[in-house]
This record gives sequence, structure tokens and C-alpha cells, in this order.
Amino acid sequence: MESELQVFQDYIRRRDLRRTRERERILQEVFEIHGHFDVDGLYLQLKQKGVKVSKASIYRALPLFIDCGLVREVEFSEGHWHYEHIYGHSHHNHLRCLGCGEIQEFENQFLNCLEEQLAREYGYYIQNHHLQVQGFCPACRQAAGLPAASNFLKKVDNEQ
Amino acid sequence: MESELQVFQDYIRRRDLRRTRERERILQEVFEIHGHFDVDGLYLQLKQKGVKVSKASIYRALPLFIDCGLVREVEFSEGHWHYEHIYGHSHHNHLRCLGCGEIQEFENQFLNCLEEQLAREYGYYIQNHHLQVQGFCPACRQAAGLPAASNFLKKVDNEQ
DNA sequence: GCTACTATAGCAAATGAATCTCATTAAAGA
DNA sequence: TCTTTAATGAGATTCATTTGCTATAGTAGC
Repeated sequence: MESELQVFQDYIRRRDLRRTRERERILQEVFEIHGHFDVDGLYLQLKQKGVKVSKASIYRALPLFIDCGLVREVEFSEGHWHYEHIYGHSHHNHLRCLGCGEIQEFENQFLNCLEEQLAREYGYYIQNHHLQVQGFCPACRQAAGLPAASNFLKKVDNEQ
Repeated sequence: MESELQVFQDYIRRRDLRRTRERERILQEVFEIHGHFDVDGLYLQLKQKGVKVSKASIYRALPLFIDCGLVREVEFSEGHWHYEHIYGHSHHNHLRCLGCGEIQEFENQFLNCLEEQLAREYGYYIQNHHLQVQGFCPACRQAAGLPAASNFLKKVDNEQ
């Protein structure tokens, strides 16, 4: 498989953009981060390593990484976007605790079938999906006195 | 089924808050909107009808509506949140066209099973989920010269 | 290498959604 | 009605993100 750098360089060539140290250094850093990141964290991490890049450059580079499929927006929370690199990773979804904010990642092959089903049913060409499930992790669930199950059954009862 | 107003009033009582004309007027307006809305649109719509409510009040009211299950955040796009009322509606998910921005709503009962599965597997108490599938609608797909299928198979081939 | 062309970086200023401040208003219970 | 205090409205503030401008540096042609 090509490296993320090659993917990016191909994209740059295709789009008639220019290769710059800054963009490639930002990309390298993004791929050194294990897990989610936000612009501020990325900026500080580069700063700590003595890399001089402005935030504006990060803001301008991220849409390019997203456009060529190397990065994606994970979620908007705390007033700003969180991202992750995706190249070479299998697609995963997020289970988020409303209590402590912990994020569990999970995979589910059904969602790929769902994509196919939607493609057939609506005639869409499906590109990707975002699934975020929210609830309470075991610790927060107990602290809040909630039962172990989801509120699925309750919901069905209430439905109209 | 109770009306949304009753649900809200029960919530207000339970939380020891106060009933106000503004909050109930905003709620009424939210339930008159068919489909998605954002704060600005809601504000202008009220203004056009001659209802004097400040944006601050809207921003303060929405978290209450969300907390009592009447409204939910649909998606963050164009730099701000979009909402929809949900009370009395079955839960639906969104299929969004990356070309024209059209949003198709769809339901899928499997997602409820998925919630149960996650509850068992991770010990979470599941509260809700957000699923957004992105792709190209038939018209935009043809305009872009894309095939009819999803990129599911392609993805599997590329995986690592 | 040198030159011309122009995309990009960096900085600072602007933008805009969301939040906060505070004086004023108005629920709700006594 | 009176008292208490939560809620409103208007404007100021915050802060993530975008933009304008100038200097810099890729890139292609010579």
C-alpha cells in the first residue's frame, strides 16, 4: 500500500497544488497521533517539537487531507472539531459516554451492508458514514443509578 | 400521547424551572417547522410573525428541549448546529448528498438491535445514536460520472 | 542556475456562533 | 398583594475559524 505521503503527493499533483514543507510536516504529525486530535492539540504538539507552523496553515491543510481521504472529522464537541487519520485503518464507529466523555471505538460489518442496502434503495453512491452512539459507560451508569440495558424497549413503548 | 407542551411542562415542573411565554412560544414554533432548522432560521421565523424573542432565549431554550427529549441536534454543518423536533416521530437517520446537500431520511430497525448488542458488549446504557451516511444522490452521481454502487467493495480491497 | 509566475505561509484582523453580564421583568408561592 | 428569584433582552465577550495582505518559496521554462 502507498504511504499516506504518497497519497497526498498524488493528490497535490492531480489538483495542481504545490508541495510544501509545512503541509507535509503537518501530515506527518497527524499520522504520528494515535487517536483523535483537534487543531489546537496538533498545533501545540508541533510547537513542542520546535516545528514552526501557523494555525492558519493547519486550518488550510486539514480540508486537503480530508479531501484526499487521509483524515476525517470525527465529531464536533466542546465548540470545535475533532479529527482522526483514517488511511490504512478499518472504518470504526464511536460509542461515547455522556458522563465522562470516554470514547469507545467499535466496528460492525453490518453497517457496510446497510450502505449497500441504501445504495440499492435510494440510488445513492455511498461514500462513508458517521455513527455515534451515546450513552453511559459502566462506571457512570452505576453512578447515575441507571439499569444495564439500553432504553430501546422504553422507546418502542412510547412510540406514538 | 401527551402533547409536546405537556411533556415540556412536566419537565419544567420536575426540574423546578418556570413556565414562560417565551419558552413555550419557541417550542410551539419548533413544532411548526417541518424538517430541520437552525437558531438563525428559527429566530427570523419568529421575528417575521411579530414574536419578540431574543436569540439568547432561543440558545437557552434549546438545551432544555433537548434534555426533555423533544428536540435533537441533527448535524453540525455550515459552521453551526441544525436541529429537529423528534417527539412523536419514530427515530430516523440521514442520508446526505455531498453534491446538492439534499437530505433523505430513512429508518432501520437494525440500529435498535445494534444498540442492544453494544449495551451487552460494553456494559453501556445506550441513550441514542446519530447516523449520517454521505454520498451522492442519483442526479449528482450521474453528473459526477460515478457508478451506481457504494464504494464498499473498493474499501474492503484497499483495507490495509 | 536564473527568472517569472503565482500558490502558499504567516500574521493580524475579521467573522460569526455561542455564551455571558447585568439591569429589568415577571413567574410562583406566601 | 408582596416577596423572592429565575428568566429575559440587549449588548458585550469569547473563541474557533476564516480571510486579507504581503513576503516567501515552489515550479516551470529558459
